[in-house]
Amino acid sequence: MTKITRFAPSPTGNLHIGGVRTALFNYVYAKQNNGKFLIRIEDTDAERSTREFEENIINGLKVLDIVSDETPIRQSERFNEYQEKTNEIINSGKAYYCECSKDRLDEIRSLQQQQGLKPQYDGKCRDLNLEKSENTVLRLKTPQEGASIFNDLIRGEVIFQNNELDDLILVRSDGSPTYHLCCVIDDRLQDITTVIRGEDHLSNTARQIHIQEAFGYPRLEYAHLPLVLGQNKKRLSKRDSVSSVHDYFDQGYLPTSIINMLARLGWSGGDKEIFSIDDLIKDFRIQEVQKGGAIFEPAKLDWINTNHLAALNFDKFKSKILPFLEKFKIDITSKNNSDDILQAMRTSQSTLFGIASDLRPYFHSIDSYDEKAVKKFLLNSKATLEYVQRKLQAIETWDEPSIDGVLSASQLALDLPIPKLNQPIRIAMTGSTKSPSLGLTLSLFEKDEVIKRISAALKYLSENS
RNA sequence: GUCCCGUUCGUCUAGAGGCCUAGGACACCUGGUUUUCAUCCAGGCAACAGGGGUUCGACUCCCCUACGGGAUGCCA
Repeated sequence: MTKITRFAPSPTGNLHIGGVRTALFNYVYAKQNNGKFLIRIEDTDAERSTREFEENIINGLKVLDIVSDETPIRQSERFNEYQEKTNEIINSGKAYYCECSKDRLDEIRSLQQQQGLKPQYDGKCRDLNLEKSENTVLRLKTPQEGASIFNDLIRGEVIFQNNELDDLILVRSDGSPTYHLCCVIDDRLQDITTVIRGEDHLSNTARQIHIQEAFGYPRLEYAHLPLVLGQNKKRLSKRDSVSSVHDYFDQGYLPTSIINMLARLGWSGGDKEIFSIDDLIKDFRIQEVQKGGAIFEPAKLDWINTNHLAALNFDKFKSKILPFLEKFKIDITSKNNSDDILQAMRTSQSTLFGIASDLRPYFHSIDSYDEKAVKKFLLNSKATLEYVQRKLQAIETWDEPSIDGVLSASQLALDLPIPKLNQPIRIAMTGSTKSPSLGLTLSLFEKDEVIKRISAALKYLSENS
């Protein structure tokens, strides 16, 4: 059967990791069933919704290749539809106007809580047949007996006693429709078959079923995803340091890595750890997702990103790292062996940002040396640097084998442990003790540049010892 | 408080009554490769929340407790 799913964010914050996962599972489920994936902007909260957030969300998903099969609709632009449906439900007698003030509502709630009861509207206006006025809200006449039962693809049968749910508000006193109303109407109007959303909506499902029944709409298929938790075991929220997926993009995580990580969070298809969205469409089963919340661990993302980065062919890698090089003002056209440098350095770190950062010494002059490295290796290495500089200077064919030859000959001649010889040179060239093998590292520079940097290190030594 | 949902190594998970001496992955630790770093390879540490049942047998089924999360809005 063809499935139609939707991702229905409210644009009251940036697209965060949890939202991406919901969107992803909706997308994958639709694609597995020859269906459609839709994005619907639930911006009925005029106070908090912004176009900036809306763009952040849609663009973020686009980068991840999660694209709506139809132009996303905005609930704030569909008030006519809701109005029409609202009239329908009023005429059917399944909703009523309520004039209770917020103060009274607050009062009964705290009273109920004191008595150990579930706080809920007491139905004072339910049978008063009030007319609409400035201060009235429209409430649904929720069945007071019986239970609402639905089958959740992940959890199985879920039961809510109807007396646990109060008469929820469908239309606010300012005339605007609420989330629950719009959601049910749009799901119907868009022929949604399957609702995949966060666990925080579990009790909303019972409420929405009541609205569906008031309208005579058919039941939908539901799957409530466990929440993505932060290190504190609480759900990831906007308060967490890294909340927007865009932050992950900026740090140089590949979109494919983020998808991989999120899918693996709460689901596993055997022992396979590294996979693409196409693999997911092939292997993912919504029924297999874990029921408990999952803590998101950044270290695993690093490892996944390392793998996805390694799987890129060179041209692809190059195009991916380009924007990050720009951040460090690295111009790869400034050198004719840029590709060799990139190739040598592409595994240096687990993110594109990190790699780009490590690339700096190969394109810019060094402005400082790593302090620890200086103390451990550079100090007292004057004679070594001078000797090797002289030997390197004498090389006629500047390539890796010749350089390696000079380095090992020097090591023999000076009778030094290898690090004592190599590290000072490495520091002179890159500012730190980390780089590819020294012969390769040196061959990535022009001979003159190597001589110059060793001179600079010697100058530094004479000034600092 | 009340209702709902959940609970296997630090983390993500495998496990659908005997295949479990509980498997894999990340992280961590130890070696090896690499002249450093990263990569790679080998090995190691480490979990069924607790208590009752049911059963010849329970990580797997049932109940209770504990703990965690969610909901309880004229937010979505």
